[in-house]
Amino acid sequence: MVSTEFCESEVIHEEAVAEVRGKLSEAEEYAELASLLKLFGDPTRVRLLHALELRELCVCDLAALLGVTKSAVSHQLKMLRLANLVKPRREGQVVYYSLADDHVRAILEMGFEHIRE
Amino acid sequence: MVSTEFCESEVIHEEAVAEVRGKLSEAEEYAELASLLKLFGDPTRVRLLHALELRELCVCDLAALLGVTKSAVSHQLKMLRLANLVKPRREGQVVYYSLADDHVRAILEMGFEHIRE
DNA sequence: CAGATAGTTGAATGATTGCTCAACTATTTC
DNA sequence: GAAATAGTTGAGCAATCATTCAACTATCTG
Repeated sequence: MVSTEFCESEVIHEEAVAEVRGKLSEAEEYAELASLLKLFGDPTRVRLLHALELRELCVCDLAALLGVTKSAVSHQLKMLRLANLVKPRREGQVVYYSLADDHVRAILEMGFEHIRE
Repeated sequence: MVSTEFCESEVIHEEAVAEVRGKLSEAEEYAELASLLKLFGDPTRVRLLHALELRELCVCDLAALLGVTKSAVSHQLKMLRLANLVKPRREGQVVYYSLADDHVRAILEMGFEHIRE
């Protein structure tokens, strides 16, 4: 007996669905993955990340570089920080940000490769 | 003379900003990159992509697998198709989808690695 | 050609999102 | 301690987004 709730017919390829279902992760993990990758889906954030890939920079410099307010930059950096994509380093009044690990580089690189094809 | 439009003070590290500005791509390319990577920022789409990473599947099977309507799946597949992330193959009434290239695999892999740390 | 099924599409809607503004904290300097 | 500057934060708002619904196309079968 196959579900007809979301598909008007029976599932067409029952064995294929069963095979893939057994290999998929839990829905919760995809939610977490999507929350992470969503952060790469905004022009301001990818510019921030790409800039930080080149060099450690402070909030004020990032704002000037991107042509947006410090507030906007700070809001975005907070999201990136909570996702462990960037890390802050305070020096007096100035907070410097840099990439937290190399996954950012790899993801941006794959993205660039794809759109340049 | 340094812009004070977006930063209350002068830019703090003028040389750093100049250096990075010279290496950044054009704003347009970041917009395109963000549009692409945005597609990885939805739980339904990452589940679709991960399923297709495992095996070619038709719309009806994908709907059953994810527990959503064929309409929802079709809408998402259209976005993924327009971004050249998946490709369709029609066989009679049935349309099979598969990954268009290996960038999807790489991006999902980096994402999984990051959240599993 | 008629009926059935797979898939697509456009409009509508409720939810999410990114920015702005204003107020706030933190640190340095005088 | 007061003033100045770097940065953060929460509320509010306009824009974007993911789903649903209903109507549609395409293909196969009798």
